[in-house]
Amino acid sequence: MPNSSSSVKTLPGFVPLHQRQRQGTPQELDGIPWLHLLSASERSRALAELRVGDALPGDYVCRVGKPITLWFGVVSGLLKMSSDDTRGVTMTFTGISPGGWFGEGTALKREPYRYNIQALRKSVVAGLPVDTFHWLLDHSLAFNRFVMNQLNERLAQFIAGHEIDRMNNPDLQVARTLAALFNTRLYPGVGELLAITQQELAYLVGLSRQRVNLALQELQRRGCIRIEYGGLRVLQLAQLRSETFNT
DNA sequence: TCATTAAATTGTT
DNA sequence: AACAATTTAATGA
Repeated sequence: MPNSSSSVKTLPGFVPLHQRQRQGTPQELDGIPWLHLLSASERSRALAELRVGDALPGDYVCRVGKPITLWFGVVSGLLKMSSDDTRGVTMTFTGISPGGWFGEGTALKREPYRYNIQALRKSVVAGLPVDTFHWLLDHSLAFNRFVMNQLNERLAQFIAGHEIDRMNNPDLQVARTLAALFNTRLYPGVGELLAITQQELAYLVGLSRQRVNLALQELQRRGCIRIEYGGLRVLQLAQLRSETFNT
């Protein structure tokens, strides 16, 4: 039974989570990885504070400069994080797929957000108030471990993203972006379908859909991936990272 | 269950 | 950007 949230419309640039929020369904809560790491009492406290909201394509989940109120996570869908250096020129994009949580860095220091988060497709976004976030940090070792992992991944992605921007070979850009995306998946089994359209991938990489299409066909020819309707399968993740495409 | 239609996505120029 | 081809989803008999 699909949830009935069709009547509400939003303008782009809106912050949806504060307005269109609700309790998470059991199915949605099941997709939050760190909930399973908590003790019963910790989990009940977290659940009491946890909120989820729907984000339509184009919606901003958070923007630069907004004060921290929530620690965000993706339950379903796909978000795009554009890290915005104040000087403007250096912009790096990163995709966030289900199971990924972000904003730890700014939530820890209680600073304003440093990036824009935008929904690429209809997504379900969860948010945990910063106070609860800090409470969990103080009480759960497993939670600390999870956050540390997220920080580490984010850092690796940021560095990788910086390099991707400097590459001039589109095939390479697509390959590396795919590898990074697939890495953030919860438990990425090889051969699992990565549900992303070529249009969405194009937005993420910053290329035209046509060029992405060609890049994907090349990657398929090399046996790295298999193209399917509405997504693709990663067959050789290591190859996506290491492929050099000497031309 | 099957056929028809619409919508979404991919492939090509 | 535009168009054709293909796949999926929705609808009704």
